[in-house]
Amino acid sequence: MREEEKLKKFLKAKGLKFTKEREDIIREIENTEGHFDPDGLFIKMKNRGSKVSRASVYRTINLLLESGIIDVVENIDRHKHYEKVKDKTHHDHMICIKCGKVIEFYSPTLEMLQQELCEKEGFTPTKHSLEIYGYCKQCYKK
Amino acid sequence: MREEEKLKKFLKAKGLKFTKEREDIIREIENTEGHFDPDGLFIKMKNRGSKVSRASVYRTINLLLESGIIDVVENIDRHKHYEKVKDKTHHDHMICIKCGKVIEFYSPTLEMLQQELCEKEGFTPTKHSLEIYGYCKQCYKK
DNA sequence: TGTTTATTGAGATTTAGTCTCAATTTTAAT
DNA sequence: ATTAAAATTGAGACTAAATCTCAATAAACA
Ligand SMILES: [Mn+2]
Ligand SMILES: [Mn+2]
Ligand SMILES: [Zn+2]
Ligand SMILES: [Zn+2]
Repeated sequence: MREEEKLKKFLKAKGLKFTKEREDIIREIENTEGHFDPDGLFIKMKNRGSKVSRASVYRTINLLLESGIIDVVENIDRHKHYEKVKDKTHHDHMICIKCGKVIEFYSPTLEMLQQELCEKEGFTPTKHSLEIYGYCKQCYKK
Repeated sequence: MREEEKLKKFLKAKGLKFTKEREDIIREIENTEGHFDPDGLFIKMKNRGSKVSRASVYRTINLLLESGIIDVVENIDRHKHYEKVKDKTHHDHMICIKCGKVIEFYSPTLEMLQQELCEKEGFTPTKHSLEIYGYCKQCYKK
């Protein structure tokens, strides 16, 4: 299902409205590859002529987050970065502290191991975030 | 080695000075158990009569971070929380999204697995942060 | 179509964190 | 102990992300 459909469904279930602005924003996000941040999204939309407000961008991003359509990736500088959850399987990140490059990876073994560790603690996980910081191949050479 | 000694060493190596204020702050942190945030620390010190400034608290926390004496734990609300690295081995966190309880855990298998995954990507890790969100035993029952 | 209720934008507000700069303190060398 | 050089301090200004306010507007649905 497209993100737009998911959002409509989510809004309806909560008695909220699918507005022109929310449509505009979800479509922009659908056309965005990789990671993004709210203000960057807002600027991009503004530049291509959208009249949507910064407040609405922030508000809509919070709805998308709540509905599981997007997810927080990391905190850079002092603001959050997001990515679409999409049909992507869940994955984690390696982040180069030199050039900022992000490597996405997924390991079933790692996921299973986490599940086991949670069981041992009587903890019921709903989601997790693993970020490994270090140097990518290129940056390590130098 | 005590945190204060580590800080002195770190400062000396960088040609920086061990001031009364830094001493005051590192001692407050030495006497703090668990997680803490800069402003909370500042208020606590102020209340017990310290004349240290908010700016110095933030500045010193950045030095402690750089020297590896403390580490970022998580972002709550919109500000960072830290903890002492101390003689504790490295560990990760399970965080209850209901009551806020934090379970610390360490798994050598998990650490090793991460190392392997990094090698596969040609990535040289320096540190990582794994946070598992979900419900603790008590909160899950309800 | 009309009524209800949620949403919008503009700008104010909040807040974590950083920056500025003159005055002060530390440090190491005399 | 004096001194000079360099780092640090505190007060408050500043920055920037994110949220809030509220009157005007638009969506939803009968
Ligand atoms: Mn990603
Ligand atoms: Mn901890
Ligand atoms: Zn790199
Ligand atoms: Zn709990």
